[in-house]
Amino acid sequence: MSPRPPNVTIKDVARVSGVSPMTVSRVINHERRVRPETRRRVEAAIAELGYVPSRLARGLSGHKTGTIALIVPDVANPFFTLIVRGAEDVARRAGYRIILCDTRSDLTLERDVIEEMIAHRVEGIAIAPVSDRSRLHLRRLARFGVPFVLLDRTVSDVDADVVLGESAAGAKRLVEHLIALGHRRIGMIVESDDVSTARDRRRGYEQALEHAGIALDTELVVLSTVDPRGGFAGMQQLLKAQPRPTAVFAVNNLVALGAIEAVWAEGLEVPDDIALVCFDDIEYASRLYPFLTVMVQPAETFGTLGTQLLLERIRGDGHRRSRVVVLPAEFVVRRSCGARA
Amino acid sequence: MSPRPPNVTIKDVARVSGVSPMTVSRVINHERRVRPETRRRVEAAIAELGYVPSRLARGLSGHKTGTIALIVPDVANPFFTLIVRGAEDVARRAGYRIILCDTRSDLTLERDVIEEMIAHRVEGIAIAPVSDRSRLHLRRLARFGVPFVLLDRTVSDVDADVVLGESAAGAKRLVEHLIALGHRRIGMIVESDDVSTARDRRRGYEQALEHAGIALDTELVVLSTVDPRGGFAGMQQLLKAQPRPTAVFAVNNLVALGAIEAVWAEGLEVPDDIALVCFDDIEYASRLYPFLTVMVQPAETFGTLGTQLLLERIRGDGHRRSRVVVLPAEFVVRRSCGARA
DNA sequence: GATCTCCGTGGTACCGATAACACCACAGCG
DNA sequence: CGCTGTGGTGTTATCGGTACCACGGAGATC
Repeated sequence: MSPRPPNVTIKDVARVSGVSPMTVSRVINHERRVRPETRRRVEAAIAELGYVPSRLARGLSGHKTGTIALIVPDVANPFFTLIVRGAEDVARRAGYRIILCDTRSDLTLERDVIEEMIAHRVEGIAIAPVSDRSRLHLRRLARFGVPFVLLDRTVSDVDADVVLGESAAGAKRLVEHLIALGHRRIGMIVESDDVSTARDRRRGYEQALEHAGIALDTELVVLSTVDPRGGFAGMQQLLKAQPRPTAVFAVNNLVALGAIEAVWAEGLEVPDDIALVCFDDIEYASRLYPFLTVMVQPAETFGTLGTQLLLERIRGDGHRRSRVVVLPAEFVVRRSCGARA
Repeated sequence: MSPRPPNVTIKDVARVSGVSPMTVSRVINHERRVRPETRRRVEAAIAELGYVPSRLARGLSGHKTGTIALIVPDVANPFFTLIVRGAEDVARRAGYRIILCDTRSDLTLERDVIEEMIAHRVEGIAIAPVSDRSRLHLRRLARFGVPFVLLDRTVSDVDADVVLGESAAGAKRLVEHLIALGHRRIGMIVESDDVSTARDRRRGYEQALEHAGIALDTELVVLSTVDPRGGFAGMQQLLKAQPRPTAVFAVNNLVALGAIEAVWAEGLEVPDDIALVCFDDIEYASRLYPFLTVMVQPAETFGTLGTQLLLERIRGDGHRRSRVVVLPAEFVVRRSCGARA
């Protein structure tokens, strides 16, 4: 009933069980070299005192904190949410805990949290970086010898394991589909080129147009932030183009959502007036209402696989060349593209 | 370019700047009692060496780790996802970091992660507990003097700050709405009674029926897990009841999703054959397709407010009586209930 | 002029564990 | 019988900081 029980330490356990702290340490670390009888006495003392070894202290002396950081631009984006779940799961099974950081796509915030994670002495970092400009922070990690993996996005001139989706090929596929449906004026809503996925998807878009002999109209490529608000503004802008595009490729699901709202706000309809395709499914929405034609990425796998790669690095399979894993995306035709499916 | 730069410590900084470690400590903690000139020298050395103080060491001596744990049953449930985002935000602004744990609604896992969090010496825990049977773990926290707050769910006989929704009143409201639409046979899909929200919502359901003079038919209350799969099975069972219910109240959005799929699987329609209402919105789904009639809870606020309460406790505004905060829910009528809106 | 006070700084112990080494007892071996 | 090996245990130093106390000197107070 004491309000703040003074922490019971390894020494207390040692005293009660009549051995040295070192022996207690051996017991809690499951080392062999302990007489069964001694082990029993120590375990009894541990139970009696309710002793829980401090990871802090262990971390200090052993340089193993048992924590890794997971840094994402927006937890509430369903794509990243699933990454979080996958990463947490793999980390836990491996005896690691996750420190979660949401950068809100803010480069400054990202710099700060990375600094914080260095201070926390996390053993590694899995990060979906804000953009190529994350390069500086990541370099800093390298200097500190903190292993890290990149999720979903590469960063130019940064050497690390990375788990990617098929951005270019996927985008090409989506746009080819629109072209096959007869569209010629196809817009794209995309974020700034210093995000690798944006860059790659844009490239896929351009390739598809080129292969079809459609001239690129820069008026039809608009930049936005990667959220419904950005999608809304982006679509508003596209709708002003002359002549209006008949189809639009949104860089991801949240952008698509905003884009649809903008279409509605003009009194128009998807797909009748504007066909729409995008990356990333919204699982719970699609179950209820299978509407968006999308490239579905295996989001959770980005998290599980990325974390596995990270753990390997941490375990010191160290200086191998860095790996690039590309996860296949699945093309799912639904109604938003206007196909008769 | 050294692969693992030997950690630079406070002593290195001290040596380079020609002062004692203690003085360096004062500088990094922004204590007043340092001559400006000295401070500058130390800061120069810090910059030159790229020194980042170890939170581990600080935690060990100062008993402040700067971390709090956030424990939820399922990160990918949009309700909890938003809680996570809210908590992370408030924690970060207060200089704390979040260790995220997903218990998958597994009591044993919950026990383990709580034990882990004690070992990590987190300064506090915000937890959406699995059920009343979480009581034992929580008691253990209390014994260790680790402050904690409960999110979304109370636990009987556990004393702590808690942030709740209007489960009973909200449920009553939803069911009254169904009754007002003329329904008399109203089913409910709910999880086990040892989860406080389930208990409360069930109570609200029963009250609404009673006030309307409708006899409770226990055949119409089915238990399930809180996910689409459970909702699917639950609805399947309800559809077998004789006579079939004409309306169903699902305990939350994920259950509702599964329930709808079960209705479709029978070749029936929502709301024509079965009207449906539930708790918790799915933001991204509702924007695209406003279908579910729900009680919308301010999910993110559960996280922000809960974390604020926790931080207050940590700061030692300690022995005040524990607080119960009830967050209002908003009733949103859409199509799934069959109202002409 | 003596005492008090506060400033700026250093010395030492300690937070709670582990690594590295030392030590003792006893077994096996030539 | 002396030597090596190894099982079981303790000692000491250390991980990287901070709390606490001490100390010299400048200015204030009486």
